[in-house]
Amino acid sequence: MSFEAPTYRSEEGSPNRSPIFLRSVISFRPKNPYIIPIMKGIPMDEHAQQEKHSTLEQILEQRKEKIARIREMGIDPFPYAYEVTHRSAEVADGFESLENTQVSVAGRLMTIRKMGKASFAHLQDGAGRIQLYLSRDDIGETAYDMFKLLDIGDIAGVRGLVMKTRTGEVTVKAQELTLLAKNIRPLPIVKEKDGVVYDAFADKELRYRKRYLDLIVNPEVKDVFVKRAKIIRATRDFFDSRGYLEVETPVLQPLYGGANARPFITHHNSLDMDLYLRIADELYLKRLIVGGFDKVYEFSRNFRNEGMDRNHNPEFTAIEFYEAYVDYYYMMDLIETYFHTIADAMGTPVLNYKDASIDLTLPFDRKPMADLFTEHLGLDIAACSEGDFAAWCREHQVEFDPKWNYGQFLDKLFDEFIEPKLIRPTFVIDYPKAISPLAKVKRNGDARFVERFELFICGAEYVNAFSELNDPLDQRERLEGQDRLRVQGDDEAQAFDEDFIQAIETGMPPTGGVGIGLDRVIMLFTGQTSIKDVLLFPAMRTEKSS
RNA sequence: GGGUGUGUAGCUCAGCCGGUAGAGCAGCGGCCUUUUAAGCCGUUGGUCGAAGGUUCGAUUCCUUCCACACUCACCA
Repeated sequence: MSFEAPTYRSEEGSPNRSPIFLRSVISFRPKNPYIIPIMKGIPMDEHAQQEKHSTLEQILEQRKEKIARIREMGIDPFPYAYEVTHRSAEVADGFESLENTQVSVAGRLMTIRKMGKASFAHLQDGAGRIQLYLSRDDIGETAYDMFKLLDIGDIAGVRGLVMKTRTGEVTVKAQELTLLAKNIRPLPIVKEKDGVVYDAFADKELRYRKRYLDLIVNPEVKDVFVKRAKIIRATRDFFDSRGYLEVETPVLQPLYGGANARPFITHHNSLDMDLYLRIADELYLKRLIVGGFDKVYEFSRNFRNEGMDRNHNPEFTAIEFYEAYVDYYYMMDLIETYFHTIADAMGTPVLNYKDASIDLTLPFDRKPMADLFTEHLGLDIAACSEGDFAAWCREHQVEFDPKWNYGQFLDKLFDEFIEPKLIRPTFVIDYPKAISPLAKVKRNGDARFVERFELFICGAEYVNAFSELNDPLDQRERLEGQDRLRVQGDDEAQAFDEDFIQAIETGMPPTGGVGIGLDRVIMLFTGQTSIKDVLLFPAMRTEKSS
């Protein structure tokens, strides 16, 4: 079953607690330093002259000038490699054993404090920051003269002795300074004292558009993506260790299916045919189950041409996995284990998310959808008709569309009144058949329901799973039904995929299938409330060149 | 799509009831060999998001547009 992006219902508009989000918004567009102005029809020299008036252009010119001056000193401002022996954190953490020994570190200059013939600076590398002490007497006059030309943002390497300053900060006392790459475009200058951040680079638009600056200047951003990588690694280990085969199926599909969503459409020139970017990989993974791979999974980048908000990005990552000979009960156990495993890998058995405390070590609740309706709305859905739902809506002054069928009523009411209340991890089981065209009918029960579960945490959906439908006659009928809806104008109904039906007709074993919204899981484990903050390059409108 | 808000120097922000703009940081020029939001002296830099309108005069008021954020809806 493919994952369908959920909707958060919880409170709060305040995005993040981190200090970098404190300041308000500023504009940058007309003079954005990271966009090279395009001035058609103006010769370069004239162009440069024109732009001399802007500070930014001045800075760019000054720094280009510095590059020239450094070259005149016989120094290559862009050398090819540098031998690094230690990362910043290793020097700081290993001071006891490293004191007075020689190390070489490399990174970006983030602070510079010049005091005449000696200076301090901070170098930032992938592991953190380390202070440098550079004196003319230690590194020589030429190197020191070059140092005076360096700017915040330059990449440099330093070889020197580990020491502590009199304020106790571990510092590399430079014996040798090597410029590794000259910066010409100024960085946002962020300062910090006693944990208070000054002049934070907090404009969300700029941060998303210029993620490289965000990463340089706001180190906590990096942590989120390190955690993201960890979760992906742990997920892959989880499936690999259980004998699942990682597969890759088409992103460009002649028909889109496996979920209800509008697709992106593209065109293949030599085939002269339209193709769709996948909205799910479900139908292909099932073909592989038919083909005899008993356990498969895929990290599937899906594309849905729909609204964007802090829970939806047009492209997002789902993990789908399918296992032959198991049902949705088995998959519920597996999902519970999955969350325990990730929590374990992240060292966070208890999560604090959106003002809720989520203990992932406890068993997850399992509640039939029907029970939740009884509990929250006092509705006995087994006995309800469309008319009964309509009456209930009228009575409770809830807007509804009289054309809704049984399943749609259940879906909408669930969404509105029940989902937001599912804070503790809860498997909601047994969904209406009408909204689950790929799931098997509930065994020994009401034929209007299917064996499907979704996992909710903090009022949001994380997982969607079925006992997969493998009766080809039933499957054909249901997809035909979807296709009729589509033809009638429901542009999110699933298209009819004859080859998929033929695959099912070939014989698919009983199969359990699951889709997990990976971005959601990452949000949960990193405490982020916007999907943009777990995507390195979230979708943004392109900037109009003025 | 609706609502609210924001957009002023490279960055972070002031700018009252209309009189064409300021600060800190960064930059530039000096001084300074254990500083750390280094400090001190001097200094460059702005089509006030865009276009219209009102006005003698608009960063300021009005309209439209653009971008973003938040939010509601739709969509899952």
